[in-house]
Parts: sequence; C-alpha cells; structure tokens
Amino acid sequence: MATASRAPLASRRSDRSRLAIVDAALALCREHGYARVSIEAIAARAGVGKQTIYRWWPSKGAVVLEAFERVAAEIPVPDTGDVASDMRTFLTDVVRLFADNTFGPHLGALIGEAQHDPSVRAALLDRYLRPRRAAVAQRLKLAQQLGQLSESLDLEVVLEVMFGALYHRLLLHTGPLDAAYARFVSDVVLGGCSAISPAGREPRDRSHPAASRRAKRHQSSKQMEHSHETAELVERPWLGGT
Amino acid sequence: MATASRAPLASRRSDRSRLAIVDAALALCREHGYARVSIEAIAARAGVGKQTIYRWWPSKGAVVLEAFERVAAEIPVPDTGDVASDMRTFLTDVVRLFADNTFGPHLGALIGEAQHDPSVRAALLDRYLRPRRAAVAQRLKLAQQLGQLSESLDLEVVLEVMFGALYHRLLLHTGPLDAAYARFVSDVVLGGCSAISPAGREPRDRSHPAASRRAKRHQSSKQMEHSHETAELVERPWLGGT
Amino acid sequence: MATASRAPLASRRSDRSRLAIVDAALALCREHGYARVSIEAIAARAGVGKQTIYRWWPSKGAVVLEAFERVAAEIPVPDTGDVASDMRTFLTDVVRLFADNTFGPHLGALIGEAQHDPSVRAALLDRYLRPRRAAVAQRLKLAQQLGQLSESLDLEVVLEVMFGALYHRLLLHTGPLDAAYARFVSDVVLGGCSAISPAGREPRDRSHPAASRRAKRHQSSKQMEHSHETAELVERPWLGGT
Amino acid sequence: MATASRAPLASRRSDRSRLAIVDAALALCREHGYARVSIEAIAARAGVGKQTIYRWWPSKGAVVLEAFERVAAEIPVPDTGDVASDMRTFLTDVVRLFADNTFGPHLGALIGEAQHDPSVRAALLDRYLRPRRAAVAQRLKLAQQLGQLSESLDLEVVLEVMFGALYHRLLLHTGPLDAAYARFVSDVVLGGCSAISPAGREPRDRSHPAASRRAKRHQSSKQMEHSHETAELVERPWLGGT
DNA sequence: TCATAAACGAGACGGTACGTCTCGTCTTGTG
DNA sequence: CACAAGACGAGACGTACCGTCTCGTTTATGA
Repeated sequence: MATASRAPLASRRSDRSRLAIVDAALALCREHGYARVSIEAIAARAGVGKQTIYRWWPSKGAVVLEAFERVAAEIPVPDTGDVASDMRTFLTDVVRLFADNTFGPHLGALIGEAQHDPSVRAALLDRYLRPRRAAVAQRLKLAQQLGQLSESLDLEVVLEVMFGALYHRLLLHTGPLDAAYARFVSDVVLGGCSAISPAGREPRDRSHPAASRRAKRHQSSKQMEHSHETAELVERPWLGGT
Repeated sequence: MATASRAPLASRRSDRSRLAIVDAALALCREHGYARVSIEAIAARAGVGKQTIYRWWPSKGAVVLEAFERVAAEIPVPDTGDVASDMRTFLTDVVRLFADNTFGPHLGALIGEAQHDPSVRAALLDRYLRPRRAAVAQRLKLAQQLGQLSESLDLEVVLEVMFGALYHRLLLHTGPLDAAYARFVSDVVLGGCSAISPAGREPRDRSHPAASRRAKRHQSSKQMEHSHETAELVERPWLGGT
Repeated sequence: MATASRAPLASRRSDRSRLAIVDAALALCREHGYARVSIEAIAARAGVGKQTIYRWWPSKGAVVLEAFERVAAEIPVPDTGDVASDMRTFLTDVVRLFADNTFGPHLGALIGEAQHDPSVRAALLDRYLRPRRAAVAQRLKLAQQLGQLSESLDLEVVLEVMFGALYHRLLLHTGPLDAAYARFVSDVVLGGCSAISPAGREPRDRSHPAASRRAKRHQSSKQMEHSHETAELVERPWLGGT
Repeated sequence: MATASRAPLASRRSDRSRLAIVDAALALCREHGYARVSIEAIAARAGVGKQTIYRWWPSKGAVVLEAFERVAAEIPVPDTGDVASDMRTFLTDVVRLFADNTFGPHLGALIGEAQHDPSVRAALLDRYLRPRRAAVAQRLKLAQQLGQLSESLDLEVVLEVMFGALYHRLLLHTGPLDAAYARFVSDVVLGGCSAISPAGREPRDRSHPAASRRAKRHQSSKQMEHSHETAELVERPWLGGT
C-alpha cells in the first residue's frame, strides 16, 4: 500500500504549527539541553502530530536550527572604517552569544549532530554559517580593497581561521569565551593577514584615490601614507589607536 | 560483614576482552561510521558481554577514543630552529591525519559526542587533545624564548587559534583539509603572533644570549640577527626562505 | 440564517466517484488482501478525496462489502422437490464461492471486522447474509410444509447450523471447503432436522393436503408415509430418556 | 548494525512479566474491548517494556489468546454414557461461556484477527480449538465405538458442524447464545450423525460384548439391536436416490 | 590444593525514542 | 455545495539501543 508522491505543498502549511514547533523546540532545548530533546517531546509540547514535524523538517537538528536561526541573525557587522576595531567588536558580540548558555551549547550540539547527519550539516552551513559569514566577508573585502589587508587573501579562509578559534572554545571548552579571547583572536588573525599573501608577495599600499563615497565614511587613510617609518603601523595600521 | 564493593578490580581485568572491544569498536567505526555503532554491536562483534564494556568504560565515546588513542599517529613536532617552517610541517601532518577518512570523521563525531557527554569531553581533552598539544606548546615556548614570538603571548591560546582553524574544516567542511590550508593557517597565526602581545606591546628583539645547548641544535639563526633591514623579515622571520 | 446541515444530499452524489471507489476497493483487496487495504489507498487508487469516502460510507468494511455485494455470485436455490439434493447442490455452490480466494478470504475478513465495528456488522447482516438466507429459508419452509422437515423447526436456526459449519471452515481453516464437506453438512443437518423438534416432539406425518401445484413438481413422498412407527428411539437411542 | 540470532531462551524468561502481561491484556480487553487494546497499552499496564511482549508473542492476538486459554480450559466433557445428554450439557456450557461478555466478544475478535494474522490463526487452532476439541472427539469416538454413532463418521468434521453453529451466533449475532440453542444444535447434529455414513453405508450394530468396565457405565444398547430393518430410508427420506 | 569470589559471555529486562503508517477531521481551492 | 487534494492532531506500530539486572561459567588468587 505504498503511497508515493513526496513533497508537501508549502502553500497549505500551517503557520500556527510551524511556530508552535519551533517555539517548543527552543523551550525544550533551554529546559533540558539539546541532546535530551526528542521529536516526540517537541510534538507533544507543540500540540502537534509527529508527522507534521517530519513533513517539514528532516531532523530534530533542522528544527532547532530554525529556532536559532531567528535568534542569531541579529549580530551586526560594524563598519567604522577601522577593520581591526570592527572585527574586535564583532567577534566580541559573537563570543558573547556563544557564551550565552541558552545558545552556545545548543550550537555546539548542532555542530555535533552535523557530524553524522548530512541534513543538519547542510542546514547549518546554508542557513546559519554562510549567511552571516557573507556579511563579515563583505566587510573584510572592503578593508582589502582599501589595502588594509593583503589583496590576494582568500577571505573565506581568513574567516575560517577567525571563527575556528571561537568554535574551538565553544566545542572543547579549553578556556572562557570572553571579550579578551575575542580581541586576541581578532588581533592575531588580522595581524597575520595584513602582510601575508599566499604567493608570498608583500602587501602593497593602496591609496586608491578613487575611493568611493563609501570610503569617505571611513576614517582618513592618511596615516597609512606616511606609515612606513615604523613597521608596526605599516603592517597593522588598524592597531593604530590600540 | 559483606562489603558491597562497586569498583571492579583492575587486576582481574581481562586483556583479551579489552583488546577485542577496542578492536571491534575501531572496525565498526570504519565500517559503518561512529554514529551507527552501538555498544551492543561492539559487544557482539567482540564476543563480549555488554556489561564488560559498561564495567570499564563510561560510554561508547570513551571506547572509541581509546581505540583512536592508539591509532592516532604520533605526529612529531619538528624543531629545526625555524618555528614557521616547523609549524607548517606539523600542521601539514595534522591536516593529513584529519583528512584521513579512517580518522577525521570519527574525531569529529567524538567532538560531537563530547557536546552532551561530559565523560567523552573529559576523555577527549585529557587523553587526546592535551597530551599532543603540550608538545607543540613546548616548541612554541622555545620560539618565544628566542624572541621569535611575542613573549607575553599565552601559547595555549595561540594553539587554540591554530587548531581551531583546522577543527573548523574538520567539523564544518568549509573547504579541503590540505597542505595549502595548513600552511595558510600556520602563516596567518604565526604572522599574527610574532608582533602581537595581548597588552598591545610590540615584540622586542631578543638576542637571547642565554641560548641554551638546545638552541645550538637549531639551524643557524644568523638570518635573524641582521634581519631588521626590511620589515618583512623582521616581522615574519619564519617566512624567510619561502 | 445559516443552517449547518450535516447530512450530505444524496442527489448530488457523484456516481463516477462511487464506482471508482468500489472498484478500487475491490482491486486493492484482491491485490493485497482486505487487511492491508486502507481508506487512504482506496481514495488514492480511485482518484478521489478521502472525504468523499467518509461522506458516504461509515468504514472501510462498508465500502468493501458494497463491492462484494455486487460480486457475490447470485447462487440459486434449486427446487427439484428433493430438499436433500437441493440443499446439497446449494451448499456445494456456496462452498465453491467460499473457496474462491477472490471472495472467501475477504468475506472472512469482513466478518472479522464486524466483531468490533457495528456498522460493518449491520451492513453484513442486512445487505449480505439476510437477503440470501431468506431464499433458502423459503425453500426449507416448503419442505417443512410438505412434511419433509419437522414442522416445529425454526428454519432460521437450521440455517445457522448449516451455514455455521461452512463459516467454521471459512474462518478457521480446519479443513477444505469442498463439495464433500458441503454434502456432509447438508446430510447431517437435514438428517438431524427431519425428525427433531426443539420441544422434543417427534415429527408427525403431514399429508399436506394443501400441497400446491408446486408440490406436484416434487418427487413422491410415498416412502416417508410409513416411516414413523418406531424409528425415533431406534435410530437415536441417546435421546432415550430425554 | 544488524544483530542476528533470533530465539530467546525460555529458561531465562521472567514469569513475573509473563503473568503481568497476560493479566494486563485480560483486564484491558474487559475494560475497552479487544479492538481497542494496543500492545503499547498492555506493556504500560503490565509495567513492562514492549520488547518483552514482542520477544515472546508474535502479536496482540497471541497474548490475549494465552489469557483466554487459561480462562477457557475449564469446561469438562461429561461422560454419563448418554452421548446426547452429554453433548447437550457440554454445548450448554460452551454456549454459556460464549455468551459471557468477558469472553465471547474477545474470542470473536480473535477469530477476526486470525483472518489476516497467520500467527493468531495458528495459535487459535493449536492452543485453543484443537486441544479442547480433542476431548470432545474422544467422547464421540467412544459413542461411535458403542455404535451410538455411525462408525464411518469423521468425528472431526462432526465437531466442525456442531461448533460451527455456535460460532455462527457468536460471530454474527443472529440469535441468542442460550441453552435452547445449545440443545437444538446438539440434537440436530447428533440426530444427523446417528445414521449417516459418508460412504452411504448404513451403520452396523456394534454389540461389542467385550465392552469393558467402562461400557458398563453406559446405558444398555439393547434398543439398537432391532433397529435396522427399515430405518435408513424412513429416517432420511431426502437421501432417497443417493 | 582447592574454595571462592571476581569478572566474564550471554542476554532478558524496563524503558525511551525512533520514523512510518493510518485514522478520521479540517482546510483550501475548483467546477 | 460536492468534490480532489492533502495537511493536520492523534497515536499505534514494530525496531533499535539504552543501561541495569540476573544467570551460569571460567579463572586466578589467597586460605
């Protein structure tokens, strides 16, 4: 009695159920921890049939991810013209989120689940990591265009190094997830990136007089023009005021 | 006066069973993947009662970890005197191990399991991560003493950044775990560390007059001594010959 | 003033759907067996909404019953004047139907369903059993009127005994549903009925002066006329003291 | 991770669980009716894991059957020497059991389940029907040996006719399951059997002078000795031309 | 040398959750 | 308004493992 036809019509989807499910997932995670939440419990809490969950999500991880997707989309990527300070600010925010025990442990558990559940891995990358990484990449690209970062750098990879450090602490608890750590990571990575080019070329100064209106919102790059006297600032201008 | 002792006597432990269990765990992981291995299956495969597993290990993760503990290549931490090249070599080796699909995915799964099982987390840190990290820390400490790295750096944290980048790829599959990535990570992190100090102090040159007998085993540090002419090498001496 | 009417208007019923549903039910029963057919499958096969089934039938059993109602062979009740031979013929036909595996098992399943579903029970009795039983009762009544059967016999009950034997094999598979069995049942039951009366009275001879034109088509009952003197106790000694 | 080896060791079976399960099944049947009892409910009520049920019984029906097996094994097959009266007594007892609504409906449901579940059918036949039928067959065999029943009769088949009548009322509710019905069935069937022989041979008298002590307990069979002259056709006129 | 207590293999047990199936109702257009 | 389509709340199905708890059966001292 096999009934074929796989693919529910999103148009008929009940928003009431969708919300109830995501809310229940969130609440249960916070109450008992991700690992102890079951799809049965989510369904029961949401007042929903299990099938309604299985119809729309491939796994528990995907449900929870959707819950956190909404929670986590909030961290802004600042753009004051000072990449270093911007990244420090941003990573500090991220670290604060990771340290929030209504979020961090669950994200960790999701990454854990992603290790054996491809649907969770896909959802995690597509709906969580990539979107917010794109914004940061954008910010770094700007810095790169302004010559603050080595032009040949693959920014996606830089982000991996930067976030990797945070995930390390999130997942392995080798130390506190605090602002100091965020700052350290930011400084080390940008420090390492300022001059490096995979091909071994040193970064050229880019005075780009054609700097657009956007560039104008940035702090004057004047400093850079006479910055060669001491290697320090030349290489890591963004450490300027630190 | 019967005293109910709860702790099994290690002296009576059957080594035959121990080995059979660990071997079975390894074999099953490779055949089906960590997540699909159950304690029941390990016991069955090992020809062992379940209780024998529960008696000596707190969880599946602990068993598997013990299996990989033995397997994990004893990656050497080279010491040629050139930190940069040494770390590049080392990270390349690590990355090769991570990329080995008889190891990497299982380590990932163990980290995943550690997210909700404290016994796995403890075992992972104590028996896997920390031991091999100590060796690297040692190598960096030496570099630090030679002034190749900022003296005030917390090396444990540096390691987190470095390994974090690798774990990011291991766990999130955002790119290939290859030598190029290892090199990039090494360069960025050491690049960032050479000059940075959390307190914002710039690295002083250390002529390290106290260079020990150990230093003598290193390649000539000649290059370093006259390296201030161009910022490049001063700042990133380890990029030297590359 | 909207009046919510709960009863669907039969006038608007789609005959196309009705037929499609009944046909689908039949086909699925034959393909998979009654128990494995679901209303969902019937609807899907019929290209019909589930509600259309629920609107017009109280249960799966009712649908299937309607299907078999049409299929059930119109087994004739012969009337040659010889009750015994007529019943043998009739029961042989019934047994053949029961033994047909496109019918028997489904009838069995329907009886099974009737055990917990009153709507099936009612339909089974009203639409299947009673109508065809009436015809047989009619035939027996005639025999009774001709004195071939004890006049005080409740023929409905006789039918229960007769059919009960067939249902026993249909439902419990204690032996083959074949002509020999039909004959045996017929002979035993009619044998038992010829002389018995529930009140223990022995059957009186009925010269049935009212024998109609119909009676004339029957074989002579001459033989029976001198049979009463002692037979009772002789033949059934165990009734002795009753 | 398929774990093979099917076949639990009965020696390790927990009687506590077995009883709890059977009792729970009985209680739930009586409270809600067979059809509304689920294995989950039985397990819950018995304080037992579902697997413990699935380990020892192939289906809900088998569990319930075991429950009724114990309840129903009680009806004795009397042996007063008078077959007719004995069977009447026996069938009256059976009918009383069938009419008991803590038993009859459930037996009906079991027969229903047997229609699509071979394991129930097998259990029903092997553990319920056959054992108690054997006892009755035994009793009839004795009567047969004493010449009270046609010697060539297949007694198993006679039982089918007799019980079939009862099952008909049990399953189809075509009339009350009462003593009058039991008596009627008994009389009809024995009446039909006294003289019938499938091969058409008339029953011979068996004076069996060697009748054992057991035979002595029976009523005299004297009456039978002069019963053969004409009985055949007299009693079963409808067999006329056969 | 043995007895004796342990660890052992086996696996039944009470449980939890899985993902699937079907029920009968409800909802949303279409004709 | 009946209809096709199908999402929905509900809940049982049979399976897989969990971690605990007996069972005999080795086995390795220690009295």
